[in-house]
Amino acid sequence: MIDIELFRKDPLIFKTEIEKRGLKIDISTGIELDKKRRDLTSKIDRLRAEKNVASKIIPALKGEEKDEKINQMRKINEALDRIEAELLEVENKFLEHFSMYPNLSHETTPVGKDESGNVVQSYYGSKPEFNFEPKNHITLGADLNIIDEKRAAKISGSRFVFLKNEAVLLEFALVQYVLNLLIKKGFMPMIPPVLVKEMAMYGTGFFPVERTQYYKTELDDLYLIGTSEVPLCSYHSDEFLDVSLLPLKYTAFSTCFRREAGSYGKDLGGLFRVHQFDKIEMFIFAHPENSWEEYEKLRETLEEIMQGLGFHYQIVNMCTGDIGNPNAKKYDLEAWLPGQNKYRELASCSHDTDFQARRLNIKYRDGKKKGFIHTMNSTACAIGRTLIAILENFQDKEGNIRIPEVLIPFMGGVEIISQK
RNA sequence: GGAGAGGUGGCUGAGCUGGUCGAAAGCGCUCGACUCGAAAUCGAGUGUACCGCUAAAAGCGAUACCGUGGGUUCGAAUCCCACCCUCUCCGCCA
Repeated sequence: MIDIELFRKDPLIFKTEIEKRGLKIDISTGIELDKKRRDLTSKIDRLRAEKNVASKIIPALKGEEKDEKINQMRKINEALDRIEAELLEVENKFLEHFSMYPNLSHETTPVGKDESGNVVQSYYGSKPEFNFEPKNHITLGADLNIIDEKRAAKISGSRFVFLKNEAVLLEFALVQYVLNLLIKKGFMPMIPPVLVKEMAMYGTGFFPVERTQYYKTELDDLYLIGTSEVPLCSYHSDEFLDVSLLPLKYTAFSTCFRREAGSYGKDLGGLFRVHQFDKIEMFIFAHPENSWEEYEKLRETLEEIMQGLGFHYQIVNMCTGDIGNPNAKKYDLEAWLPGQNKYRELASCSHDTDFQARRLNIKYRDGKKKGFIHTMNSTACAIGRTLIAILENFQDKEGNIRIPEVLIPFMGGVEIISQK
Protein backbone atom coordinates (compact mmCIF):
# COMPACT_ATOMS: atom_id res chain seq x y z
CA MET A 1 0.00 0.00 0.00
CA ILE A 2 1.13 3.50 -0.72
CA ASP A 3 1.29 6.39 1.73
CA ILE A 4 -2.08 8.03 1.22
CA GLU A 5 -1.01 11.21 3.00
CA LEU A 6 1.84 11.63 0.59
CA PHE A 7 -0.52 10.96 -2.29
CA ARG A 8 -2.84 13.68 -1.01
CA LYS A 9 0.00 16.16 -0.71
CA ASP A 10 1.69 15.35 -3.97
CA PRO A 11 -0.17 13.01 -6.30
CA LEU A 12 2.23 13.77 -9.13
CA ILE A 13 4.92 11.67 -7.43
CA PHE A 14 2.68 8.71 -8.03
CA LYS A 15 1.72 9.73 -11.52
CA THR A 16 5.40 9.81 -12.42
CA GLU A 17 6.01 6.43 -10.78
CA ILE A 18 3.13 4.84 -12.64
CA GLU A 19 4.53 6.14 -15.90
CA LYS A 20 8.03 4.93 -15.07
CA ARG A 21 6.68 1.44 -14.64
CA GLY A 22 4.55 1.53 -17.75
CA LEU A 23 1.35 0.99 -15.78
CA LYS A 24 -2.03 2.40 -16.59
CA ILE A 25 -3.65 3.89 -13.50
CA ASP A 26 -5.61 7.12 -13.57
CA ILE A 27 -4.65 9.10 -10.49
CA SER A 28 -7.54 11.52 -10.87
CA THR A 29 -9.81 8.61 -9.90
CA GLY A 30 -7.69 8.20 -6.80
CA ILE A 31 -7.89 11.87 -5.89
CA GLU A 32 -11.64 11.81 -6.27
CA LEU A 33 -12.13 8.63 -4.25
CA ASP A 34 -9.94 9.94 -1.47
CA LYS A 35 -11.89 13.17 -1.26
CA LYS A 36 -15.24 11.41 -1.32
CA ARG A 37 -14.15 9.02 1.34
CA ARG A 38 -13.08 11.78 3.67
CA ASP A 39 -16.23 13.80 3.09
CA LEU A 40 -18.47 10.88 3.87
CA THR A 41 -16.42 9.89 6.89
CA SER A 42 -16.63 13.32 8.45
CA LYS A 43 -20.37 13.49 7.75
CA ILE A 44 -20.80 10.19 9.54
CA ASP A 45 -18.60 11.28 12.42
CA ARG A 46 -20.71 14.40 12.94
CA LEU A 47 -23.94 12.42 13.03
CA ARG A 48 -22.48 9.91 15.43
CA ALA A 49 -21.28 12.71 17.68
CA GLU A 50 -24.84 14.02 17.78
CA LYS A 51 -26.09 10.58 18.73
CA ASN A 52 -23.51 10.22 21.46
CA VAL A 53 -24.55 13.51 23.00
CA ALA A 54 -28.21 12.49 22.89
CA SER A 55 -27.68 9.09 24.46
CA LYS A 56 -26.02 10.80 27.41
CA ILE A 57 -29.14 12.89 28.07
CA ILE A 58 -31.84 10.35 27.25
CA PRO A 59 -31.61 8.37 30.51
CA ALA A 60 -32.32 11.59 32.43
CA LEU A 61 -35.37 12.51 30.33
CA LYS A 62 -38.92 11.43 31.03
CA GLY A 63 -42.25 11.03 29.26
CA GLU A 64 -42.91 12.96 26.08
CA GLU A 65 -39.60 14.71 26.13
CA LYS A 66 -37.86 11.37 26.10
CA ASP A 67 -40.03 9.93 23.30
CA GLU A 68 -39.38 12.97 21.21
CA LYS A 69 -35.64 12.66 21.60
CA ILE A 70 -35.76 8.98 20.78
CA ASN A 71 -37.74 9.69 17.62
CA GLN A 72 -35.20 12.28 16.66
CA MET A 73 -32.49 9.66 17.01
CA ARG A 74 -34.41 7.28 14.81
CA LYS A 75 -34.33 9.86 12.05
CA ILE A 76 -30.61 10.32 12.43
CA ASN A 77 -30.19 6.58 12.15
CA GLU A 78 -32.01 6.57 8.84
CA ALA A 79 -29.67 9.22 7.50
CA LEU A 80 -26.69 7.33 8.88
CA ASP A 81 -27.72 4.10 7.20
CA ARG A 82 -27.86 5.86 3.87
CA ILE A 83 -24.49 7.56 4.18
CA GLU A 84 -22.81 4.50 5.61
CA ALA A 85 -23.92 2.43 2.64
CA GLU A 86 -22.52 5.09 0.37
CA LEU A 87 -19.23 5.11 2.24
CA LEU A 88 -18.93 1.34 2.06
CA GLU A 89 -19.21 1.50 -1.70
CA VAL A 90 -16.63 4.28 -1.95
CA GLU A 91 -14.34 2.45 0.45
CA ASN A 92 -14.38 -0.69 -1.68
CA LYS A 93 -13.58 1.29 -4.78
CA PHE A 94 -10.86 3.11 -2.87
CA LEU A 95 -9.17 -0.12 -1.79
CA GLU A 96 -9.52 -1.68 -5.20
CA HIS A 97 -8.02 1.39 -6.83
CA PHE A 98 -5.10 1.97 -4.51
CA SER A 99 -4.15 -1.69 -4.23
CA MET A 100 -3.08 -1.41 -7.87
CA TYR A 101 -0.51 1.29 -7.11
CA PRO A 102 3.15 0.29 -7.18
CA ASN A 103 5.71 1.15 -4.56
CA LEU A 104 7.89 4.19 -5.23
CA SER A 105 11.06 3.02 -6.90
CA HIS A 106 14.46 3.93 -5.50
CA GLU A 107 16.52 6.64 -7.19
CA THR A 108 19.09 4.00 -8.19
CA THR A 109 16.52 1.86 -9.96
CA PRO A 110 16.97 2.37 -13.70
CA VAL A 111 13.95 3.57 -15.63
CA GLY A 112 12.91 1.28 -18.43
CA LYS A 113 9.86 -0.30 -19.96
CA ASP A 114 10.91 -3.96 -19.96
CA GLU A 115 13.88 -6.29 -19.46
CA SER A 116 15.82 -4.36 -22.09
CA GLY A 117 16.12 -1.56 -19.53
CA ASN A 118 17.89 -3.71 -16.95
CA VAL A 119 21.47 -2.79 -16.13
CA VAL A 120 24.24 -5.27 -15.47
CA GLN A 121 25.99 -3.90 -12.44
CA SER A 122 28.79 -6.37 -11.77
CA TYR A 123 30.24 -9.77 -12.61
CA TYR A 124 31.83 -12.46 -10.55
CA GLY A 125 34.20 -15.03 -12.00
CA SER A 126 34.43 -15.89 -15.65
CA LYS A 127 32.79 -18.25 -18.09
CA PRO A 128 34.05 -21.80 -17.68
CA GLU A 129 35.94 -23.24 -20.67
CA PHE A 130 34.97 -26.57 -22.13
CA ASN A 131 36.91 -28.59 -24.66
CA PHE A 132 33.68 -30.33 -25.63
CA GLU A 133 30.09 -29.30 -26.26
CA PRO A 134 28.50 -28.87 -22.78
CA LYS A 135 25.13 -30.55 -22.38
CA ASN A 136 22.10 -28.97 -20.81
CA HIS A 137 20.80 -30.14 -17.45
CA ILE A 138 17.80 -31.91 -18.95
CA THR A 139 20.02 -34.34 -20.85
CA LEU A 140 22.48 -34.65 -17.99
CA GLY A 141 19.75 -35.22 -15.43
CA ALA A 142 18.09 -37.92 -17.47
CA ASP A 143 21.36 -39.66 -18.34
CA LEU A 144 22.48 -39.67 -14.72
CA ASN A 145 19.08 -40.94 -13.58
CA ILE A 146 18.66 -38.10 -11.11
CA ILE A 147 15.76 -36.17 -12.69
CA ASP A 148 12.63 -37.93 -13.95
CA GLU A 149 10.16 -35.76 -15.81
CA LYS A 150 8.31 -38.45 -17.70
CA ARG A 151 6.87 -40.15 -14.68
CA ALA A 152 6.16 -36.82 -13.01
CA ALA A 153 4.15 -35.83 -16.08
CA LYS A 154 2.23 -39.10 -15.84
CA ILE A 155 0.99 -38.38 -12.35
CA SER A 156 1.04 -34.58 -12.06
CA GLY A 157 1.31 -33.15 -15.55
CA SER A 158 3.90 -30.95 -17.17
CA ARG A 159 6.31 -28.80 -15.15
CA PHE A 160 6.70 -31.33 -12.36
CA VAL A 161 9.72 -33.49 -11.67
CA PHE A 162 10.96 -36.30 -9.52
CA LEU A 163 14.39 -35.64 -8.09
CA LYS A 164 16.23 -38.90 -7.52
CA ASN A 165 19.47 -40.34 -6.21
CA GLU A 166 22.30 -37.79 -6.04
CA ALA A 167 19.94 -34.92 -6.91
CA VAL A 168 18.23 -35.57 -3.59
CA LEU A 169 21.55 -35.68 -1.77
CA LEU A 170 22.48 -32.43 -3.47
CA GLU A 171 19.29 -30.77 -2.32
CA PHE A 172 19.91 -31.65 1.31
CA ALA A 173 23.58 -30.74 1.01
CA LEU A 174 22.61 -27.33 -0.33
CA VAL A 175 20.20 -26.86 2.54
CA GLN A 176 22.93 -27.72 5.06
CA TYR A 177 25.52 -25.50 3.43
CA VAL A 178 23.23 -22.50 3.12
CA LEU A 179 21.58 -22.75 6.52
CA ASN A 180 24.91 -23.10 8.29
CA LEU A 181 26.23 -20.05 6.52
CA LEU A 182 23.14 -17.98 7.27
CA ILE A 183 22.86 -19.00 10.89
CA LYS A 184 26.45 -17.80 11.38
CA LYS A 185 25.33 -14.46 10.00
CA GLY A 186 22.53 -14.16 12.51
CA PHE A 187 19.57 -15.38 10.47
CA MET A 188 17.00 -17.32 12.43
CA PRO A 189 16.03 -20.48 10.56
CA MET A 190 12.37 -21.29 10.11
CA ILE A 191 10.10 -23.72 8.39
CA PRO A 192 6.90 -21.83 7.66
CA PRO A 193 3.43 -22.97 6.69
CA VAL A 194 3.05 -23.20 2.92
CA LEU A 195 -0.71 -22.72 2.99
CA VAL A 196 -1.77 -19.20 3.89
CA LYS A 197 -4.86 -17.02 4.11
CA GLU A 198 -5.73 -14.51 1.44
CA MET A 199 -4.68 -11.67 3.73
CA ALA A 200 -1.07 -12.85 3.68
CA MET A 201 -1.02 -12.96 -0.11
CA TYR A 202 -2.50 -9.49 -0.27
CA GLY A 203 -0.32 -8.10 2.49
CA THR A 204 2.91 -9.13 0.84
CA GLY A 205 1.78 -7.56 -2.41
CA PHE A 206 1.24 -10.68 -4.52
CA PHE A 207 -2.49 -10.04 -4.60
CA PRO A 208 -4.38 -8.59 -6.35
CA VAL A 209 -1.95 -8.03 -9.22
CA GLU A 210 -0.56 -11.58 -9.59
CA ARG A 211 -3.56 -13.46 -8.33
CA THR A 212 -3.68 -15.97 -11.18
CA GLN A 213 -0.16 -17.18 -10.45
CA TYR A 214 -1.07 -19.06 -7.28
CA TYR A 215 -2.92 -22.21 -6.35
CA LYS A 216 -5.97 -22.04 -4.14
CA THR A 217 -7.34 -24.95 -2.14
CA GLU A 218 -10.89 -25.80 -2.95
CA LEU A 219 -12.41 -26.43 0.45
CA ASP A 220 -10.62 -23.99 2.72
CA ASP A 221 -9.86 -20.69 1.01
CA LEU A 222 -6.16 -21.17 1.56
CA TYR A 223 -3.43 -20.41 -0.93
CA LEU A 224 -0.22 -22.28 -1.67
CA ILE A 225 2.68 -19.90 -1.31
CA GLY A 226 4.87 -19.09 -4.29
CA THR A 227 7.68 -18.13 -1.91
CA SER A 228 8.23 -18.23 1.84
CA GLU A 229 8.51 -14.45 1.65
CA VAL A 230 4.74 -14.58 2.23
CA PRO A 231 4.66 -16.32 5.62
CA LEU A 232 7.94 -14.72 6.73
CA CYS A 233 6.70 -11.20 6.10
CA SER A 234 3.27 -11.91 7.55
CA TYR A 235 4.93 -13.42 10.63
CA HIS A 236 5.10 -9.98 12.28
CA SER A 237 1.85 -8.57 10.92
CA ASP A 238 0.00 -6.28 13.34
CA GLU A 239 3.07 -5.98 15.53
CA PHE A 240 5.27 -3.23 16.86
CA LEU A 241 8.92 -4.26 16.65
CA ASP A 242 11.31 -2.91 19.22
CA VAL A 243 14.12 -0.99 17.51
CA SER A 244 16.71 -2.63 19.72
CA LEU A 245 15.90 -5.94 18.00
CA LEU A 246 16.37 -4.58 14.48
CA PRO A 247 17.31 -5.73 11.98
CA LEU A 248 15.41 -8.99 12.37
CA LYS A 249 16.85 -11.57 10.02
CA TYR A 250 15.04 -14.76 9.14
CA THR A 251 15.68 -17.56 6.74
CA ALA A 252 13.16 -20.18 5.75
CA PHE A 253 13.18 -23.42 3.85
CA SER A 254 9.95 -24.18 2.06
CA THR A 255 8.41 -25.76 -0.95
CA CYS A 256 7.05 -23.14 -3.35
CA PHE A 257 4.17 -23.46 -5.77
CA ARG A 258 3.55 -21.46 -8.91
CA ARG A 259 0.92 -21.88 -11.57
CA GLU A 260 3.08 -20.30 -14.27
CA ALA A 261 -0.09 -19.15 -15.96
CA GLY A 262 0.66 -17.50 -19.25
CA SER A 263 4.16 -18.89 -19.56
CA TYR A 264 3.00 -21.46 -22.13
CA GLY A 265 5.93 -23.02 -23.90
CA LYS A 266 8.52 -20.93 -22.06
CA ASP A 267 11.39 -22.92 -20.55
CA LEU A 268 9.56 -26.18 -20.98
CA GLY A 269 11.36 -29.23 -19.66
CA GLY A 270 13.80 -29.66 -16.85
CA LEU A 271 13.95 -27.81 -13.57
CA PHE A 272 14.03 -24.23 -14.70
CA ARG A 273 10.34 -23.39 -14.60
CA VAL A 274 8.32 -25.86 -12.58
CA HIS A 275 5.12 -25.70 -10.56
CA GLN A 276 6.78 -26.93 -7.39
CA PHE A 277 10.27 -26.37 -6.08
CA ASP A 278 12.10 -25.97 -2.81
CA LYS A 279 13.77 -22.75 -1.84
CA ILE A 280 15.65 -21.17 1.01
CA GLU A 281 14.68 -17.56 1.40
CA MET A 282 16.12 -14.70 3.44
CA PHE A 283 13.89 -12.03 4.92
CA ILE A 284 14.82 -8.89 6.85
CA PHE A 285 12.82 -6.38 8.86
CA ALA A 286 14.90 -3.22 9.15
CA HIS A 287 14.70 0.32 10.46
CA PRO A 288 14.03 2.76 7.58
CA GLU A 289 17.13 4.72 8.56
CA ASN A 290 19.54 1.96 7.62
CA SER A 291 17.52 -0.33 5.43
CA TRP A 292 19.45 0.51 2.29
CA GLU A 293 22.74 -0.53 3.87
CA GLU A 294 21.08 -3.71 5.09
CA TYR A 295 19.84 -4.32 1.60
CA GLU A 296 23.33 -4.17 0.12
CA LYS A 297 24.53 -6.53 2.85
CA LEU A 298 21.74 -8.89 1.92
CA ARG A 299 22.91 -8.85 -1.68
CA GLU A 300 26.46 -9.54 -0.50
CA THR A 301 25.25 -12.51 1.52
CA LEU A 302 23.51 -13.90 -1.53
CA GLU A 303 26.71 -13.43 -3.53
CA GLU A 304 28.73 -15.14 -0.85
CA ILE A 305 26.49 -18.21 -1.10
CA MET A 306 26.82 -18.32 -4.88
CA GLN A 307 30.56 -17.64 -4.84
CA GLY A 308 30.99 -20.53 -2.42
CA LEU A 309 29.35 -22.79 -4.95
CA GLY A 310 31.72 -21.53 -7.63
CA PHE A 311 29.34 -20.05 -10.18
CA HIS A 312 30.11 -17.32 -12.65
CA TYR A 313 27.31 -14.79 -12.46
CA GLN A 314 26.23 -11.22 -13.10
CA ILE A 315 24.25 -8.92 -10.84
CA VAL A 316 21.52 -7.11 -12.70
CA ASN A 317 19.89 -3.95 -11.44
CA MET A 318 16.32 -4.41 -12.62
CA CYS A 319 14.51 -1.50 -14.21
CA THR A 320 11.17 0.06 -13.26
CA GLY A 321 9.32 -1.84 -15.96
CA ASP A 322 10.63 -5.22 -14.83
CA ILE A 323 10.39 -5.14 -11.02
CA GLY A 324 7.36 -6.23 -9.02
CA ASN A 325 4.71 -3.87 -7.77
CA PRO A 326 5.93 -3.95 -4.15
CA ASN A 327 9.62 -3.53 -5.06
CA ALA A 328 11.48 -0.24 -4.75
CA LYS A 329 14.56 -1.94 -6.08
CA LYS A 330 15.48 -5.42 -7.19
CA TYR A 331 18.66 -7.21 -8.12
CA ASP A 332 18.64 -10.42 -10.05
CA LEU A 333 21.58 -12.74 -9.78
CA GLU A 334 21.99 -14.41 -13.14
CA ALA A 335 24.33 -17.37 -13.30
CA TRP A 336 26.06 -18.55 -16.40
CA LEU A 337 24.52 -21.77 -17.69
CA PRO A 338 26.84 -23.39 -20.24
CA GLY A 339 24.16 -25.84 -21.39
CA GLN A 340 22.04 -22.91 -22.55
CA ASN A 341 24.90 -20.58 -23.33
CA LYS A 342 23.12 -17.86 -21.36
CA TYR A 343 22.91 -16.07 -18.06
CA ARG A 344 19.73 -17.09 -16.28
CA GLU A 345 18.06 -15.90 -13.10
CA LEU A 346 19.12 -17.95 -10.11
CA ALA A 347 18.08 -15.61 -7.35
CA SER A 348 16.57 -12.22 -6.78
CA CYS A 349 16.92 -9.74 -4.00
CA SER A 350 14.29 -7.05 -3.44
CA HIS A 351 13.82 -4.03 -1.23
CA ASP A 352 10.15 -3.28 -0.64
CA THR A 353 10.62 -0.29 1.70
CA ASP A 354 7.38 0.21 3.68
CA PHE A 355 5.03 -1.19 1.04
CA GLN A 356 4.39 -4.57 2.68
CA ALA A 357 4.61 -3.09 6.18
CA ARG A 358 1.74 -0.74 5.40
CA ARG A 359 -0.46 -3.55 4.20
CA LEU A 360 0.44 -5.87 7.06
CA ASN A 361 0.66 -3.15 9.69
CA ILE A 362 4.20 -3.80 10.88
CA LYS A 363 5.76 -0.88 12.73
CA TYR A 364 8.79 -0.05 14.78
CA ARG A 365 8.70 1.82 18.04
CA ASP A 366 11.67 3.96 18.94
CA GLY A 367 10.87 5.65 22.24
CA LYS A 368 8.03 7.97 21.30
CA LYS A 369 8.73 7.72 17.58
CA LYS A 370 7.04 5.10 15.50
CA GLY A 371 6.66 4.28 11.85
CA PHE A 372 6.41 1.54 9.31
CA ILE A 373 9.23 -0.94 9.15
CA HIS A 374 11.14 -1.69 5.96
CA THR A 375 11.13 -5.19 4.55
CA MET A 376 13.46 -6.86 2.10
CA ASN A 377 13.85 -10.35 0.83
CA SER A 378 16.26 -12.41 -1.17
CA THR A 379 16.57 -15.89 -2.46
CA ALA A 380 19.30 -17.70 -0.56
CA CYS A 381 19.11 -20.78 -2.73
CA ALA A 382 16.43 -21.89 -5.16
CA ILE A 383 17.25 -25.58 -5.14
CA GLY A 384 16.03 -26.48 -8.63
CA ARG A 385 17.81 -23.71 -10.45
CA THR A 386 20.93 -24.19 -8.38
CA LEU A 387 20.96 -27.85 -9.38
CA ILE A 388 20.83 -26.74 -13.01
CA ALA A 389 23.84 -24.51 -12.48
CA ILE A 390 25.78 -27.29 -10.75
CA LEU A 391 25.01 -29.84 -13.45
CA GLU A 392 25.80 -27.58 -16.37
CA ASN A 393 28.88 -25.87 -14.95
CA PHE A 394 30.61 -28.82 -13.35
CA GLN A 395 30.12 -31.48 -16.02
CA ASP A 396 32.96 -33.24 -17.74
CA LYS A 397 33.26 -34.77 -21.19
CA GLU A 398 31.82 -38.07 -20.00
CA GLY A 399 28.81 -36.39 -18.46
CA ASN A 400 29.97 -36.81 -14.86
CA ILE A 401 29.33 -34.00 -12.38
CA ARG A 402 31.89 -32.68 -9.93
CA ILE A 403 30.35 -31.75 -6.57
CA PRO A 404 31.28 -28.24 -5.34
CA GLU A 405 33.80 -28.35 -2.50
CA VAL A 406 31.45 -26.71 0.03
CA LEU A 407 28.82 -29.41 -0.44
CA ILE A 408 31.07 -32.45 -0.17
CA PRO A 409 30.89 -32.63 3.65
CA PHE A 410 27.12 -33.08 3.34
CA MET A 411 27.09 -35.58 0.45
CA GLY A 412 27.67 -38.77 2.37
CA GLY A 413 30.92 -39.53 0.60
CA VAL A 414 29.82 -38.66 -2.93
CA GLU A 415 32.31 -36.34 -4.64
CA ILE A 416 31.31 -36.92 -8.20
CA ILE A 417 28.05 -37.96 -9.81
CA SER A 418 29.00 -40.44 -12.44
CA GLN A 419 27.26 -42.21 -15.29
CA LYS A 420 26.15 -45.69 -14.34
C1' G B 1 -15.11 -35.25 13.67
C1' G B 2 -17.80 -35.33 19.01
C1' A B 3 -18.31 -32.86 24.18
C1' G B 4 -17.09 -28.72 27.16
C1' A B 5 -14.55 -23.89 28.54
C1' G B 6 -12.94 -19.37 26.85
C1' G B 7 -11.30 -14.98 23.63
C1' U B 8 -11.19 -7.53 27.25
C1' G B 9 -5.49 -2.44 26.67
C1' G B 10 2.22 -4.39 26.80
C1' C B 11 0.85 -8.59 30.53
C1' U B 12 -2.53 -10.59 34.54
C1' G B 13 -7.48 -9.75 35.14
C1' A B 14 -12.58 -7.25 36.72
C1' G B 15 -16.95 -5.83 34.20
C1' C B 16 -21.01 -9.28 30.96
C1' U B 17 -29.14 -8.20 35.52
C1' G B 18 -27.65 -2.74 28.38
C1' G B 19 -26.64 4.13 29.41
C1' U B 20 -22.14 7.24 34.51
C1' C B 21 -17.01 1.85 30.34
C1' G B 22 -11.86 3.26 25.97
C1' A B 23 -13.02 0.30 30.06
C1' A B 24 -11.53 -1.17 37.59
C1' A B 25 -7.34 -3.18 40.00
C1' G B 26 -2.47 -5.16 39.96
C1' C B 27 2.03 -5.72 37.19
C1' G B 28 5.12 -3.49 33.61
C1' C B 29 6.91 1.02 31.35
C1' U B 30 8.02 6.64 31.38
C1' C B 31 8.85 11.06 34.15
C1' G B 32 9.36 13.32 38.99
C1' A B 33 10.27 13.30 44.52
C1' C B 34 13.21 10.96 48.34
C1' U B 35 18.76 9.02 48.18
C1' C B 36 25.85 9.95 47.66
C1' G B 37 23.68 6.18 44.29
C1' A B 38 20.32 2.12 44.06
C1' A B 39 16.27 -0.71 46.09
C1' A B 40 11.88 0.19 48.62
C1' U B 41 8.26 4.05 49.05
C1' C B 42 5.33 8.20 47.32
C1' G B 43 3.28 11.39 43.15
C1' A B 44 2.01 12.03 37.93
C1' G B 45 1.56 9.88 33.26
C1' U B 46 1.12 5.62 30.02
C1' G B 47 -3.47 1.91 23.70
C1' U B 48 -4.20 2.08 18.33
C1' A B 49 -6.27 4.02 13.87
C1' C B 50 -8.49 7.76 11.17
C1' C B 51 -10.32 12.81 10.47
C1' G B 52 -10.39 18.13 11.73
C1' C B 53 -7.91 22.76 13.72
C1' U B 54 -2.05 23.85 12.20
C1' A B 55 2.93 24.83 7.14
C1' A B 56 4.68 21.13 10.64
C1' A B 57 5.57 19.32 15.72
C1' A B 58 3.30 19.74 20.27
C1' G B 59 -1.47 20.36 21.69
C1' C B 60 -6.67 20.33 21.40
C1' G B 61 -11.32 18.35 19.44
C1' A B 62 -14.38 14.46 16.84
C1' U B 63 -15.12 9.31 15.49
C1' A B 64 -14.08 4.10 15.66
C1' C B 65 -12.02 -0.15 18.04
C1' C B 66 -13.36 -5.08 24.36
C1' G B 67 -11.63 -12.23 18.56
C1' U B 68 -14.19 -11.15 13.32
C1' G B 69 -18.71 -10.03 10.75
C1' G B 70 -23.88 -9.18 11.13
C1' G B 71 -28.47 -8.21 14.12
C1' U B 72 -31.75 -6.13 18.20
C1' U B 73 -31.97 -1.04 20.55
C1' C B 74 -32.53 5.96 20.94
C1' G B 75 -28.09 3.49 23.29
C1' A B 76 -24.06 -2.92 23.42
C1' A B 77 -17.66 -5.05 26.12
C1' U B 78 -22.53 -6.31 28.12
C1' C B 79 -28.47 -9.33 24.65
C1' C B 80 -29.11 -12.49 19.77
C1' C B 81 -26.96 -15.03 15.24
C1' A B 82 -22.91 -16.73 12.19
C1' C B 83 -17.87 -17.43 11.66
C1' C B 84 -12.66 -17.62 13.30
C1' C B 85 -9.15 -18.79 16.98
C1' U B 86 -7.25 -20.90 21.73
C1' C B 87 -7.53 -24.52 25.73
C1' U B 88 -9.30 -29.41 28.06
C1' C B 89 -11.32 -34.33 27.20
C1' C B 90 -12.70 -38.22 23.49
C1' G B 91 -12.04 -40.20 18.42
C1' C B 92 -8.80 -40.48 14.09
C1' C B 93 -3.88 -39.86 12.42
C1' A B 94 2.28 -38.74 10.18
